[in-house]
Amino acid sequence: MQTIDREITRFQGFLEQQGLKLTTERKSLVREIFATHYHFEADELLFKLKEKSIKISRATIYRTLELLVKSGMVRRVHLGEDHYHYERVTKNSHHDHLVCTTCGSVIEFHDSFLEARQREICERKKFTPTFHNLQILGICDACRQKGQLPDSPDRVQMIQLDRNSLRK
Amino acid sequence: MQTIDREITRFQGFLEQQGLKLTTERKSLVREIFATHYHFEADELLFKLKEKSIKISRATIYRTLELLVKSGMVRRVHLGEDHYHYERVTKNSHHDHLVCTTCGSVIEFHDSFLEARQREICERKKFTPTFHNLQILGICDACRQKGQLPDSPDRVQMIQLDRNSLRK
DNA sequence: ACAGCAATTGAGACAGAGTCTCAGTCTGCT
DNA sequence: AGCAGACTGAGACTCTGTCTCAATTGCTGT
Repeated sequence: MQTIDREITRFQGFLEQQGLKLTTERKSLVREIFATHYHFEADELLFKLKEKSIKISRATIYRTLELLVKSGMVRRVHLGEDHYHYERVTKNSHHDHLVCTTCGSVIEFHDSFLEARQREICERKKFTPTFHNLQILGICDACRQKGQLPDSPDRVQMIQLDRNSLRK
Repeated sequence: MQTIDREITRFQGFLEQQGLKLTTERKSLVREIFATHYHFEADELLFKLKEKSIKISRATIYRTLELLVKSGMVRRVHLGEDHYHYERVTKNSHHDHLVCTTCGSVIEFHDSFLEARQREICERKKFTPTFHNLQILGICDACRQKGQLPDSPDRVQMIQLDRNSLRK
């Protein structure tokens, strides 16, 4: 609980610094995000808050998410779907994702070896990196044991397409 | 030129195998893609073809792109924007991307060291990888020399947001 | 050449995520 | 109290992508 208050204070600090205000709506949203969700989607927040009878419009959610991203407390990521996902940023929390194309589950990992190698590559290309985004798509252990065959690399994207149409 | 014909033949092979037909529209699209574009967006193709007075509908473009992805000749990637990008797949062409958040330019690279390390990580997590997607966002050499300051890691996403609004 | 038939096409409706506008509200300040 | 600027919700709007459906194309066998 006090963790959440700390996050709210942190956000308030950012807002004040920008001459902005910490409103009830913004507070509710930060509370919702930092209480339970690790990865989430904008729509999901809208739904969860409506469930709790907290009134907040879609526009405000998007506006506040933008502020949270600007403040560095939240990150916007792609997880292989056709819309954004967001995730909380906590200290030293940088990580990448393994995304199961069968069940959709997400495994996080961090590897300083990978990070270091990426820095080397950037140096060689005279590129100044600021952020990166790595998803590895495949089949998780549970799904493989249930008999999912690993698909050939060229065909994963087909699955992605199929999953997209399944969502309807 | 003959390279393009080879690609068309390749696509035709895939289509026949699936009991599908190589139509005029599909041929035009493959020609457009393999003639000039390396990374491209669906809308861009629509525009370019209209410019050349080649009539082809949006639906057909998306349908054909789906087939090209299924055939393994084209790959669908995220480059840090809110819609898909596509890229041609040529033999052994797997690579990742450095994306400049200032000018939007894309540098490709391939590093077998990174690839190997990723395989190790997957093994450790009992994850069967099939495909991955890595973008490193930052500032390219040209932009840095023009005086662009490298932004602090936490702020890149803000730039992404700003670029999105610029598109209007 | 022609009938039959499945694949294909374009137009336009539709869907979902995200953005923008605008009028009304809130808040802090003098 | 009055002002100014930040904030909000409702809903219109945009954009990418998908779907439907009637009309068309192009094989295939005769």
